[in-house]
Amino acid sequence: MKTVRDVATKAGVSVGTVSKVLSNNPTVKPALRDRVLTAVADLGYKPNMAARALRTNRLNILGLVVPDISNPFFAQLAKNIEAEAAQQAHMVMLANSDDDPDVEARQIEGLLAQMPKGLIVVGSVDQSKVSIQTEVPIVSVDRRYGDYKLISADHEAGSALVAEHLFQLGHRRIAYISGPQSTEVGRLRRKGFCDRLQQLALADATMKFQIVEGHFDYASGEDIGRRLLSERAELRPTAIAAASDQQAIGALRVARDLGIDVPTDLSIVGFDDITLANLVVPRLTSVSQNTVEIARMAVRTLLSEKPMPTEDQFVETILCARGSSGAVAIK
Amino acid sequence: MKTVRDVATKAGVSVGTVSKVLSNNPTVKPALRDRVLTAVADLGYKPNMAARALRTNRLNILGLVVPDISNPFFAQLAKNIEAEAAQQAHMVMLANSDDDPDVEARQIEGLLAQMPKGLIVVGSVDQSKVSIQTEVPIVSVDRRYGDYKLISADHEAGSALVAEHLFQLGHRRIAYISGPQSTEVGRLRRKGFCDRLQQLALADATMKFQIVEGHFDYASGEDIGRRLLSERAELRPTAIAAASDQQAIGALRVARDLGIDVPTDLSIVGFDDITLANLVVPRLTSVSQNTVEIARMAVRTLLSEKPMPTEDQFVETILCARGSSGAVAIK
DNA sequence: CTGAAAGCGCTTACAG
DNA sequence: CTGAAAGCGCTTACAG
Repeated sequence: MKTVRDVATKAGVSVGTVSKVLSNNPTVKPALRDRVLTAVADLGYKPNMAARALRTNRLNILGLVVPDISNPFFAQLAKNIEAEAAQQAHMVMLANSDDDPDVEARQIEGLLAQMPKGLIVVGSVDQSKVSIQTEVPIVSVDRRYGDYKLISADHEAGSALVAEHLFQLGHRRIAYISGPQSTEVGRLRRKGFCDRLQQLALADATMKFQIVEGHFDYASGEDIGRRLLSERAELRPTAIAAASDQQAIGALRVARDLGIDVPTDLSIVGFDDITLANLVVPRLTSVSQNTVEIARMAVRTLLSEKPMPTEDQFVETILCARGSSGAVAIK
Repeated sequence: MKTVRDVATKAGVSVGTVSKVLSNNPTVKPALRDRVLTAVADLGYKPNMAARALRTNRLNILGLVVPDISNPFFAQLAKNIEAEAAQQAHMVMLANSDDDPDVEARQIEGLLAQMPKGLIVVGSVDQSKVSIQTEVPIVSVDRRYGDYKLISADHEAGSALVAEHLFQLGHRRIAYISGPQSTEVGRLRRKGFCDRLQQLALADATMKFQIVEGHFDYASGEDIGRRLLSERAELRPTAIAAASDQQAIGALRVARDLGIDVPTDLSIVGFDDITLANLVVPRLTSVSQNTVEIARMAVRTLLSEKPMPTEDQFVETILCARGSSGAVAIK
């Protein structure tokens, strides 16, 4: 392995000068600079990151902790974070917390020991407790970790988009399948939907609206969907909005089982825009989180010279209208 | 940050002794050892990885390069690799090659600069060229990278299991939708299926077998499935085996469109056991890769003291028989 | 504008 | 069995 010494010898300068050239220190004369750069290229010199880290107390590394990388949403996030970090010449260390706060704490310690420039944490549980103490900058993404500032999709505004979408399609009997109200995401999505719908429907006496709380999974969507759709056609909802795509897809199946045509007799809308949303028949209308933008914000926040933000940051969502939602049937 | 010096002072020993205790060097007397350990605990001392790396030329890090972490299979693999590495007190640096050999080369350089103990590479393209030179041990996983030894599922044996499964269910008119024969995986899966079927059917004059080459995606499965199933019931295949779950699911859809009942009138089998395989109706019979074992092998191979293996290693696959395959209808 | 030197925190022969 | 010392490759005041 080549070192700064080798480069210095070859270029006929001191190691200090080589170091200055490498760090783009402008006090080096162009002539010398070129000589050094040539030597670097000739020798195929690669700086030793460990030595650099030992001096500077920081490696060109970002740590990322997610509950489970095999969850497609977190995988998508990880991919975009890695891409953004790579653009800024940083590598990403990945750790899974397995949804366990203890594992999470250990993983964070392990990451911190590598002296990263910053840490991105998707909280393992709602607002996990934090025991670590560090000056390494940390941001929470998607789910808050401790008291660290959060960067996430604007769940509330996204759900409001769904409410508008359904209202504008003429639906007046609407059901909302919420997520667990013990989770921040579950609460925010529900609030966004309800608030907006209430605003819109204030003057409309024909409006019928019901909420059923569930889990975020397929089974929950099937259960609740079956209950909602077992009523007579004149009474049951003409539209179901769900807090997750899984729930929505569960409801979609039940509708098919019951012979209720989507979207003619029933509109269904999900949230998250998972890959599957685009593969079911009919394709599912859903709200897409802009993971590219979330990732970019997180990386830039950590790598910028500016002080850490003092407020949470929310990224706009996009409503992807597809085949599963349509205008209410005219009677 | 505490250093070995602090620990040494507190324990009343030299830094060398502290270092020896930390590296479990058995030449330290138990009494001293305990004093050092106590001091470590009291001070909350954490070794500086960069300093250690500078001396030993190796960090407790494993590098992982995948084409695309948002591909569920690679995400699963990454998760298991991270878990196994964590067990051995190593962190994982993740990089995406984006299926581009140039990006791949750059990512590998970046990873190597961090002085990892080893590199796990899922090749970006079939047998990508290698320009890098390093003594860091490298293994290919799933798709070969350069000439490095491969650890992967036994695609051939897995496909043979499918052939047996269908034959034993009594199928004698069988179609195989292959993957691109330009890819190693495509070739191996096809070979495994054909060879085994030929063995089984040698004595059976009623056997009718056809192969159609396609891509690994849904569209390909739909296209080819439609062609295969457009014949009269007495002539068309009673079973379709596909080289991927996507193809199989595409065929499943076509069968539903054509009013052909699965599995009564047609059996369909996929490969890979993706999450979706368990979500379609009926659930898809498929071959599951043991990513836990693949991950374990890869990590252990890199971290073991033993010299790198000189042969490729294949991990057994499992046939998951589900609703989409059944005994051939008795006429 | 350039160079010589100190030192980051650790490990490892080596001497005792 | 333990300690003193050298040195890994780099960066950064400091002197010139």
